[in-house]
Amino acid sequence: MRRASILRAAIVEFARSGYAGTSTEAIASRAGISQPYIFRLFGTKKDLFIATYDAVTAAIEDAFVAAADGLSGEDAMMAMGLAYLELLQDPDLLQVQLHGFAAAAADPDIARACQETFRRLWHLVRETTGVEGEELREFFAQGMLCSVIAAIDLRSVAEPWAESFFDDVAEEVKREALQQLGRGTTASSPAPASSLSPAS
Amino acid sequence: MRRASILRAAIVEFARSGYAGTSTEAIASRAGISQPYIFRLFGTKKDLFIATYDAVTAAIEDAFVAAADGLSGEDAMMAMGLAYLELLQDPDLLQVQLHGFAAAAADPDIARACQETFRRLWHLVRETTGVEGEELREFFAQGMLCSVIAAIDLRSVAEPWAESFFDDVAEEVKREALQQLGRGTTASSPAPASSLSPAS
DNA sequence: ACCTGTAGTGAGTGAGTAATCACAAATTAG
DNA sequence: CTAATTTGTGATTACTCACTCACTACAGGT
Repeated sequence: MRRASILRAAIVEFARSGYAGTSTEAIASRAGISQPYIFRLFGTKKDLFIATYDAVTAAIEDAFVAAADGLSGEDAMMAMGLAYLELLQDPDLLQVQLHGFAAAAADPDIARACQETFRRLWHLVRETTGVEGEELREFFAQGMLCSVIAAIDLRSVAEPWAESFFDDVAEEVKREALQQLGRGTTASSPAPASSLSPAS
Repeated sequence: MRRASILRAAIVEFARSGYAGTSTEAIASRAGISQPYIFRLFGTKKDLFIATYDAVTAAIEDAFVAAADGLSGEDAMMAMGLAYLELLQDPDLLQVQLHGFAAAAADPDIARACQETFRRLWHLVRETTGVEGEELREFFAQGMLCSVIAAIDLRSVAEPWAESFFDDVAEEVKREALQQLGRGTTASSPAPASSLSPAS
């Protein structure tokens, strides 16, 4: 389906340059189609962005659902934490999300889409883990911090404070998760994740 | 000084529309000067953005330093938490910061500026509070979450989950802070903060 | 009066960009 | 085979934007 391949290209381009900074031409040429066809299928650049953003949200949701499959309570929480770290292996999804948050300040339609993201993920995590209040919020807070750390490529900063920063995040989540789970998860995630960011 | 008034205007405009989405014309007309003069003083739109971003970082640092004046340990931590909430009363500063994080993905120069932000704030908080590791990271994580919540205007969502979401953040930080401090802070912050975002 | 430097701008330039439209090619239906 | 629908594009439009340049206004020094 052309629509899907455009969305794949849009994720990559929007992840890099954001809503305003990405041209429809860049997306079209990455998708291997002509630029007008984007408007045929999506109507408007903003509609395309929101569609892309929604696809990203759905993918994140899927990753969480898959990771927590068959688990509940603290086990599910840890599995979802691991899933978040795995998402950061290919940061495009979370990068698009971050760009959405930023762009929300200028556009109420985008803001609505972002609010919907939070609503869905909030309920998903809450209902699968049974966790509430402060601990639930902390899960999302750590997630936001991880996304920002990946966005500004803190990994490339070879200073002790920075290294301890993201090493802590990754190692601690993983250590806690593994000791909590104490067994193979029933989810399909093989969890070979060893760091926050893919290459370099 | 013209430079300062341009920076003030740039904070407002960049906060709303981000780096790519803001025109130098918009900044110039808000500052009440001609658009070419921006280039006279700052050379490049990117240089202006980075200068704006640095000014924002300095302002945030100042707010933290002022809030923690004369305090240390957990007291200082709580005072800085309060300072963060107060910054959110006028979200422009943190909005620019968020746009910087997002734009960092596409531009290494902006990424460097963002890394520098983290380095400075990290050391500042660490050295004033003496706090380290997980707790220190959690402070920043909560901050990122608050910035995002403000950016997507979660406050306008009149549903219980959303209300409990940011009410928790604000109320809990304040409650803990006030009970921790147990006295007037020596800082200049009058702390009348009662919510996350200024007007609806 | 006459330089010299500083603060500031009007008018443009060239490149890029979202969106449109008329049209072509391919696929499907009758 | 033909008509109709779907799938797709080249060419264009109207516009925005970062950045440049030649210029004015005005200050202080000599």
